[in-house]
Amino acid sequence: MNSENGLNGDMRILLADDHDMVRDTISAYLSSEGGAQITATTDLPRAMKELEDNGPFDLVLLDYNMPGMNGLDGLQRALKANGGRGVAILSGSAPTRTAQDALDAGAIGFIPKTMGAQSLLNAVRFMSAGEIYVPVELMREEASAPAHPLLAQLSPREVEVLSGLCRGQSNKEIARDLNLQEVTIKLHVRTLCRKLDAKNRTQAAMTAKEAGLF
Amino acid sequence: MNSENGLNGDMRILLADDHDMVRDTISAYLSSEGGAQITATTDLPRAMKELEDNGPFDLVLLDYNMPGMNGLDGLQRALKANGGRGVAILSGSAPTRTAQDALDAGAIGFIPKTMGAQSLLNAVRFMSAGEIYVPVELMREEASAPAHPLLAQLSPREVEVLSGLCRGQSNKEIARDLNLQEVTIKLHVRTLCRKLDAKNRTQAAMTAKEAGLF
DNA sequence: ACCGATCTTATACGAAAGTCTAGGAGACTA
DNA sequence: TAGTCTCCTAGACTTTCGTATAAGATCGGT
Repeated sequence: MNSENGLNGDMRILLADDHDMVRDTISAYLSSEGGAQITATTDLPRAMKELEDNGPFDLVLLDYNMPGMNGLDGLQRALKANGGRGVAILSGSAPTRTAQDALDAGAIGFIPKTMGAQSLLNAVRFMSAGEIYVPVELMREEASAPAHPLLAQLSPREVEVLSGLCRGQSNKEIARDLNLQEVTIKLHVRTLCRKLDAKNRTQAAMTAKEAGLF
Repeated sequence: MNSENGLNGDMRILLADDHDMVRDTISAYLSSEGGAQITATTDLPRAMKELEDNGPFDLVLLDYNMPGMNGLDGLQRALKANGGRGVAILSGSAPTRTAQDALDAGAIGFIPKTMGAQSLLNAVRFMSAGEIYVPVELMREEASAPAHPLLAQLSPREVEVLSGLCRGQSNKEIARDLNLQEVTIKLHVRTLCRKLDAKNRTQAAMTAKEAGLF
């Protein structure tokens, strides 16, 4: 209820999202209802510049799908640039795994865009105060409904190979990238097709794509 | 600036979107800044019920990806139920083609979620007054930007073959389904790969998938 | 020390994919 | 009526994929 605990008012927040609508509405809501001071940018490079020029923010919100982000790479950079204060990930489609990865990478929170405005405000207050925030639905999902039980039972190598499949690489190319022999890749592709219930590499790649793995 | 022209105040708007954040922020903005009276629902069935119970709205906003919508089917139903008044489509990813289809199907507008909040308000005012609204970027995109003009320049056969690719079918299977020879399918796959800038069938299928074609 | 799981490599072969050249049917100019 | 264009079809050929079988290496756990 007061400014000295950082939970209300005087929150300095940096928001980066390439969707104008999302950016405008979130910043409007957070500033009017939450009394926060919002700086909004459209991509990671501009966000990084803001971080350099205008010092650390109480909280940085980064869209996961956004120019310059590529994966959690942008998160790492923003974390370094924000001097120990929190950086959270915004995501439209919310795969549980990505959330977990983001937290592992040091994110202070993971906000799916399916979250209500009021909940968002609460989450932002939490995170501005240094608390880690993840919506409970995501955590429940982890335990109960494995969004795609498939992924869980893939070995690390298989995931790497599957990644190659989704990029349309040939067995030879994948082998080169992973420093393996082509035959080995064939083996992995075969087991992947079994596990993903696919007839061939293309179907496996499509399944992975639909599961939102890549 | 007054209520009798329907451009300000007293706008009765029905908003249906399964994303809580989108729903909350849009309705908050439209009601506070635009002075509109918003009714918000989470899916098509509830929106239909609102239309039946609380008569026609000045404008109905429907999320394109939403429980009960399946494609433009929900649009048709909402149009019938709203007694001649406008129904517009909201969409997160905005493929130009979908916008065109929506307008052909009788939508009074097409709103990509990449639109800014102020633009949204203006668009809503337009549409509430009975004017058709489509963001200019979409119309320009039709002519210039290669977002995915790809599909447009595929022959009917090529689209059929691409569909098979996305289901992981072999050339032989596709040929059987289309009553063609396997060699012919190979030719189509080759030209498809050229047009989609893909190295092989898998990459072509992934590209099509990402474009949301299947 | 044993077992089982995972990852690795090898050889070999049939099936499918991908590339080439070449020709035919239809449509739209002129 | 020839010209040209796009779409479709065909046969022959090379490369890649998919499968089977076998076997060595590493690691963690009973």
